[in-house]
Amino acid sequence: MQNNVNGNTEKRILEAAKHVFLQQGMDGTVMQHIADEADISRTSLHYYFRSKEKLYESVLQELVGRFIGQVNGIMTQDLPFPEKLKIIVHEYIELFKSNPVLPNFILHELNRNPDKIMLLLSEALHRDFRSRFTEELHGYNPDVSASQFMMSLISMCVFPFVARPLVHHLFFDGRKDAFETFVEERKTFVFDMLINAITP
Amino acid sequence: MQNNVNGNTEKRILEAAKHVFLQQGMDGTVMQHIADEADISRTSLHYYFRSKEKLYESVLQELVGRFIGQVNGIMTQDLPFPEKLKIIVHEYIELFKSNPVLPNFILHELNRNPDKIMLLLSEALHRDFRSRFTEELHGYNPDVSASQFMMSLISMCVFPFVARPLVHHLFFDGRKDAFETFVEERKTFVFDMLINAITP
DNA sequence: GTCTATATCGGGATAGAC
DNA sequence: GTCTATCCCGATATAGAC
Repeated sequence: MQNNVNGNTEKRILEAAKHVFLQQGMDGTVMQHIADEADISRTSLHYYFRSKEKLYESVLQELVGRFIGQVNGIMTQDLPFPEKLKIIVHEYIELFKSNPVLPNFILHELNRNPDKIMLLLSEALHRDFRSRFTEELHGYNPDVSASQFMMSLISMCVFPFVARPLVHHLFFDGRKDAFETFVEERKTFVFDMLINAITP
Repeated sequence: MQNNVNGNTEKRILEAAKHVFLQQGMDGTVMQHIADEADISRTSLHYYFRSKEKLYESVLQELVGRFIGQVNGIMTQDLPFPEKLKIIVHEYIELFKSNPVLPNFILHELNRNPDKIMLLLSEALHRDFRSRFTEELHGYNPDVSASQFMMSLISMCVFPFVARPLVHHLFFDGRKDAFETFVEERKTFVFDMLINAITP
C-alpha cells in the first residue's frame, strides 16, 4: 500500500487487529497476521502501537466498551416487567447474532484476567441496575431468587453462541441454516421459560 | 528429583501437564512451567512425550474421555422422566463443582478445533442418546422442542461455571463461599424451571 | 509514514554425557 | 532415565534508510 495521505491507517490496523484478536485470542495471535490483514508491514504496527500488548488493550477497550454500551441500552428501558423481559431476551440474542465471536472473546478474557474485565464492566454498568431489576422482579413475584433468575436468563441467551459448534454438530449435524432458525425460535422459547418461572 | 526407579514419572508429568493446560490452555502454556510443576527438567519432557503437541493430545484425550464417560453415566439411567431430569441436573452440577475449570477447557478447545472435539464427543457419546431423550421428553409433553429444551438444560448448568468470575463479582462482590451456596441452590432452581417448562 | 535490516529474547527440540 | 549444553526457529521490538 502506498504512503498514507488520509489518516485512516490506524483505523485499518484497529479493524484488522479486532478481527484477528477476536478469532485467535491474545496468545494465539501473531503480529504478522494482523499486519497482513491490514495490508501493511509488520514493523509499521509498532510505529502506531508500540507493542502487541498496547494494541490488544485498545481493541479490548473498544470491544468491551461497545458491548457494555449495548447491554446497558437494552437493560435500562422503562416498561412493565414482562414486556421488558421479552425485549431483553430478544435484543440480547440479536446482539450476539450480529457479533458471533464477541461473547467467546469476552468470556476468554474474563477468565484470563477477571479483575481487569470486571473493572471495565463495573465502571460501565449502571450502578443501580441490579437492584432495579431485582425490585421489578420482586414486584412481579417476590419468591424468585433474583440472582438465579438473572443467571438463567444470561445463560440461556449466551451459551448457545459460545458453544456454537456443539449446537451445530449435536443438533443439526452441521447444517448451516439450522442454527439461524434455532436461534430465532430461541427468543420465544427462553422468554416463555422465564415467564413460566415467575408466574405463580 | 533423583533417578526414577518406580515408573511414575510419566504419570507425574501427565498430572502436571493436565493442571497447567487446564489453567492456561494450549497457547498460553510453556513447557518449562509443566517441567517445574513435575519437578523435572524441561528436556526430560521431550524424552517422555516427543513434543508439546503430543503431550497436549494425551491430556486432551484423557480429560475429554473422562468427561464424556461421566456425562454418559448420568444420561443413561433408567427412570421416569422427571426423576431422571432431577438427577441429570444434580449430577451435572456436581461434576462441574469437582472439576471447576474443565468446562472452560473443553469450551475453549471446542472453538479452537471444533471437528476434533466433536469427533471425540461423537465417538464416545451413545449414538441413540438424543433420540431416546427426545422420545422420553415427548412422552411427557410432545409440544416442547427437544433441542431448545436440552440446550436450556445444558446452558443453565454449565454457564455459571464457565463465567464464574462474572457470577462472583456481579452477584457476590467476590465473597468466596457465596458461590458454593449459589451453586447448591441452583440445582433445585434449574430443575424447577425445567419442570415448569414441560408441565402443560 | 513506511520500509529493510537487525537485535533480542524465549521456547521447543535434539545430541550426548552420565 | 535424567541431566547440561546447544541448536534452531519464530515472534516482538528497534534503528535507520528512504
